[in-house]
Amino acid sequence: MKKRTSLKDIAEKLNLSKTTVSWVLNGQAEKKGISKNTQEIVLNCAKELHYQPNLIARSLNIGQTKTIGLILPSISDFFYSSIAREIENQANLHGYSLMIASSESDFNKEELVIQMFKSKGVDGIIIAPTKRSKVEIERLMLEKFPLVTFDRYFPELETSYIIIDNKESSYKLTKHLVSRGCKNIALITTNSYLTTMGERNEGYKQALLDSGIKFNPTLVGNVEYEDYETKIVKILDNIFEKVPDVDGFFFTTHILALEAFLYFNNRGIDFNRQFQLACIHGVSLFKILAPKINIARMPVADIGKNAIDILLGEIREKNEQSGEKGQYKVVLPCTLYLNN
Amino acid sequence: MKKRTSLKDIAEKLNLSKTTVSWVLNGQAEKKGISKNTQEIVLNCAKELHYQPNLIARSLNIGQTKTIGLILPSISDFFYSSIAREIENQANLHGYSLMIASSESDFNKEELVIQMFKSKGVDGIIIAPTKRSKVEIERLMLEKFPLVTFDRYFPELETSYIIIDNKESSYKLTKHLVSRGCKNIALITTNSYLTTMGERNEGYKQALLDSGIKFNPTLVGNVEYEDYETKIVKILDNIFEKVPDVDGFFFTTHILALEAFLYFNNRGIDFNRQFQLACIHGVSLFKILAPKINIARMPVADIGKNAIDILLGEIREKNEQSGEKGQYKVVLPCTLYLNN
DNA sequence: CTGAAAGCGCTTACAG
DNA sequence: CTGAAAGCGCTTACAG
Repeated sequence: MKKRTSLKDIAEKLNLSKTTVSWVLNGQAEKKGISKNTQEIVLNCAKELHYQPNLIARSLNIGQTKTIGLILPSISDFFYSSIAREIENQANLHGYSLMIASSESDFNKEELVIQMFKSKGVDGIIIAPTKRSKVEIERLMLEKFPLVTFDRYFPELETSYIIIDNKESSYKLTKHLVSRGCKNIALITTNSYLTTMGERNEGYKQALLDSGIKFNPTLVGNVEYEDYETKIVKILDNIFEKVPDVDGFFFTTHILALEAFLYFNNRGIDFNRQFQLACIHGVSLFKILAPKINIARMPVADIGKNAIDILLGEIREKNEQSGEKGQYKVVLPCTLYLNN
Repeated sequence: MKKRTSLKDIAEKLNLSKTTVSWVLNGQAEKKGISKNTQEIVLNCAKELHYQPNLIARSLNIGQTKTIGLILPSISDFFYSSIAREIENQANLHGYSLMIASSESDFNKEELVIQMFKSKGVDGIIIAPTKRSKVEIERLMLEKFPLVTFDRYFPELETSYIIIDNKESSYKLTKHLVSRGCKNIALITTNSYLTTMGERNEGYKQALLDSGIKFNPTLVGNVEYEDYETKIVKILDNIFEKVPDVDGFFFTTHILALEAFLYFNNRGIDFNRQFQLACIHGVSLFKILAPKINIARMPVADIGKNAIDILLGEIREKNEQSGEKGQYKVVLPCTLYLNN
């Protein structure tokens, strides 16, 4: 097995020092005043031997890996994989690679992943955190480790974060359903302990309040994350039983909407005709499944771009050891698509 | 800024050598006969100082990163993100983390990613390759770099790979459409230069041949990858114009099917009633969109598990420098879901 | 039962 | 214009 060619190999072959070779290969040749001739020789030799630097060694030396860690609840969720894509693109533009891990909304796994990423030397972490993972997150804060959360955040912690205007979008969607004549709007939501979801629920309530409609707890279906496919069935059954004249549905995630559509379909319910619908975020298939659904579309590209920009900013700050670490809070607006 | 605690810190604090501390912390204490007492002291101190090993340093030393690189055409494609999820889970079980990159089906980007992953020291690469990326792949082969391709493969190269029974599944699906009475089955496919797709196309042709139906090139719609949303419209328009009595559609990917459904929908075509449908792979929404579509479901979990098992096998082989590198070829069957 | 020392492949202050 | 040498934080043969 032929070993990879190293700086040393090139240096020995050329009777130069590793220093010189390193400088040339890192574009410091001019600054260090290496002769044109030497530069050329080194470059040629490197190409010839197909030199690829060992970035591990460099990382150990400079304390940076040019890698960032991305932690998502689940990479196979369409929203998160879209975000991942944006973040990857943006990271690439700045010369960074991505380590990805799914927390499966399990805070034990999340803590393990954070530790692993740190051990493996990522320069920063972007995370859509699970509720309880505060221990490791707080430690990251203490260490001033570059970190940005998105989609979710901890009001009590001073991490940078990027979220959407949850309450406002929910408010507007609900208001719109009311304006379309709805009196009994069901709220289908999940993980209400997340501030993100709490805010969406509040928007719904506030809209009802402002419209003079009494909030009816029976119309709230809180679908727990695990095994939601079966849970939502019971929840919807219950709503139809207790409030037969339900006339609208507000879904706080597209996953819930899709699952509900399956339910309606199985029950033979012509949901597009019978109900006004609204949802936070949407997928292109809604055009077929529910052409008249009202959507607050999340700014996926913006979320990704902001996440990287802020994280790289924090990394820069840290390297310049400017002492204080800033906190960047970004609230991005959703784009509303309202029908009629 | 407090520096992370290192082996040296612990050693100095305890008046022990780095050697001893390292052995204890790596579970080699018994083998090396470290006294129980020393073990305890070290472990406690490590916990107290919240020691987290610098895996970069270890990697540089042992030449392994316990990280594998995953290269996908696009992480936001549901099929690939599902695979990514399986691979991540399997990798985690074996103590590996994942670096992920999207090639965007661009072989230049793919080559860059491969080089980057190698430079960053991944122990092996799992890739769904783009047609032309053979240069770097061949180099990986030459270097006996642990590598497995999935979904696609290169017949001329001796890489390990995992594919599905493309021809057979396509054959059976097409045959089924024929048995349901179809005479004019359109084939909607993409990237036909990929062996994967070539095989699917062949299965279709073979089924027609065996059924005594003449192959009609006009019924073949080859949707190129870039900008497929608009291209498929033209292609479908063309088919309807030239072969108005088209009575069946075989889609070689679920993406194409979904896009076609959008088209049908926009044109007001009641496709579920008018046509027999078949598709390689499916998504749960098909239950609503096209309840009677015939599916050959890809074994996502199996693909992921096999990919990791084979890759880890190759990594092991390489470390044991057993000289020869085996080639593992796995062809997994799809599960057919046929209606009526 | 424990330690001194070399080495993994780079970078970089220092010296000339 | 170029080089010798230390160091990043680990692991591990070797020695005792």
